[in-house]
Amino acid sequence: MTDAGRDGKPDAETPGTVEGRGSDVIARIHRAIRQRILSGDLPPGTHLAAAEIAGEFRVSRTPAREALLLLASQGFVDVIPNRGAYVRNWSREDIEEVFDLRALLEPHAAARAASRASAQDVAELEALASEMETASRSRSASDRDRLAVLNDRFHRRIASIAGGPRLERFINDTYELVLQAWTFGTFSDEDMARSMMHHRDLISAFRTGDAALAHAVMESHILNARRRYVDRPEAGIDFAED
Amino acid sequence: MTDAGRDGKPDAETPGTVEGRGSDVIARIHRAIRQRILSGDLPPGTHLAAAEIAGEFRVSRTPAREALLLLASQGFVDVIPNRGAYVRNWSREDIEEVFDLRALLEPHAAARAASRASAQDVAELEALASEMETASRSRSASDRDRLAVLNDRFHRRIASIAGGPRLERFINDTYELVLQAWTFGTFSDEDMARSMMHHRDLISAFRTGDAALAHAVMESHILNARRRYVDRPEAGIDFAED
DNA sequence: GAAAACATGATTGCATGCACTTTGCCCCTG
DNA sequence: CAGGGGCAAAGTGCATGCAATCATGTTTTC
Repeated sequence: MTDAGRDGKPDAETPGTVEGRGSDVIARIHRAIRQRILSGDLPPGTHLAAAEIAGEFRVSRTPAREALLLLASQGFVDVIPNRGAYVRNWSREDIEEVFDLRALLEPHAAARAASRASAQDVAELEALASEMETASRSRSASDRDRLAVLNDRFHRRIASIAGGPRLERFINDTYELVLQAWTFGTFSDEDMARSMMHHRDLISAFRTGDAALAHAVMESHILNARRRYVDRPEAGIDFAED
Repeated sequence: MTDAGRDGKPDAETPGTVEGRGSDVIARIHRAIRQRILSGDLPPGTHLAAAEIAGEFRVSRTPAREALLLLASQGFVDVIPNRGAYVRNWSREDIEEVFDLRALLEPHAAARAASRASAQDVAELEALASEMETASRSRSASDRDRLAVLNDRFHRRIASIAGGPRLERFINDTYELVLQAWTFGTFSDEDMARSMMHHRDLISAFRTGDAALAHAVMESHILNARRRYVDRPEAGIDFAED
C-alpha cells in the first residue's frame, strides 16, 4: 500500500533534536530539498553542496549525497561529475510536457480506476470532493492551500485505485510540478465550479464503472487545466529563459 | 559523433541521470546489476548485499549502496530498512502493466516524433529498419540478439525524437523489461514480416509528418506485441507466483 | 517437550578521512 | 595592458571505520 499518509507538508520544525536512528534520513532530506525546489526557494541553477546540506540537517555528507542522487534520478537536479548537483531549470516546454503527460496518463488511470473502484474507494473520493467544495467557496489563502492539498490527494488516490505501480509512480512524478504551477490562485468562480463538477462526474463514472466516461471526464479536466495554464503562464513558475 | 557501440545511449542528454564520463562507478554497477536482474541471472528475491557487490566490482560499499538505491528508485529492487535490497518479483500483472504503458506512451511519442522528425532522423530510422530486416531473415541466435538490440535502439530513437525528456525517461524505464520479455524467439515468419512492415509504416508516417498515422501504427505495433506475449507468457520471464 | 530469552554473527546505515578533479585568483611574461 | 601558467582553496567521489539492527542458533525455563 502506498503512503496514504499526511499531506505534503514537511515537518520542518521538529522541536528538539530527536536524533532518532532508524528515522529515514535520506527520505527526509529528499522531501525537504524537493519541496524547496518546487516552492522556488531554491531557484534553478543553485548549486547544492553536499557538505552544506549535511550540515543543515545535522548528518554527514553520505546521506546528503544519496538524497541528491535520488533527486537527480527523478530529474529535479542535474549532477555533473566532480562538480556536484545543480537545480534544474524548468522551461516553459517542461511545464507543457507535464500537462501533456498528465493528459495522457491520468485519463488512462481514471478509466482503470472506474473498472476497479470499490464502494469504499468511491466513498473516500466523495469525502474528498465534499471537502474541496467546502474549501472552494472560500477565498482565504489557507483554504486555497487546503484546496490544493485536497486536490492533490484526490488525483493521487485515483492513480492509486487504478492499481498499476508504474503508472502510479509516473503520475506522482509528473504531479509534483503541477502542485507548484497550479495554485488555484487564478481560478475564476466559473473555473472553480467546473473543476468541482468534474470531480463529481468522475466519481459518478467510478460508481457505475463507466471507464470511457471516466476517461473523457478526466481528459477534459486536465485539458482545461492545461489551457488555463497556457493562457496565463505568468501565474505559475517564473521560467528561466536561458 | 562517437561510434554508437554497444552502448545504446550516445551523447543524448538525459536530464537528471547521473550518466557521467570517466570513472562513473555507480552508473556501471547500476547497469550491470540491472542487466542481471532483467536477464534472470539474479532471480526475484535474491538478496543483494552491498559488500558482495562492492567486492565483485572492486570498489567500496558506498558506490555499491548508491547503485542499489538508484535501482530501488526505479523499482527494480525493494530496499527494506536495515535489511538490504532484494530483487523485486515481476508478476504477470507487472508485465501486463508494462505493455499497457507502452501502448499508451509509445503511440504518443510516435505522434510527436512524426511532427518533429528531421530528414536526418528519418534516415537514421531507415538505416536501423534496413539492418533489422537483414537480421530478421536469419534465425541464428546472434542475429536474433542483434535484432533485439536494433529494435531497442529503434524505439528509443523514436522516443528521443519525440523530444520530451520525461516522456523519454518513462519510455526507457518501461522498455527495460520488454527487452527480456520479448526476445523475438517466438516470432513466426508472419509476425516478423508484420513487425518489419510496421517499422516501415512508421518511417513513412514520420517522413510525411502524419502524426495520426504514426500514432495508429505504433499502437497496433505494441498491441500486436502485447497479444503475442499474453498468448504465450511462458516464453518470457518465468513469473514468480507468490 | 515446547516456547521464550539470550548470545552470536552478519549486515546495514551513517560518519569520517583522503585523493583527485575543478575552479578561481594571482603572478609572471610578452 | 593582455594573455598564459601555476598555485591554492573548495568540493566531489570513493574508501574505511563503527555503532545499531536484524537473523539465527543455542540455552534456559516452565
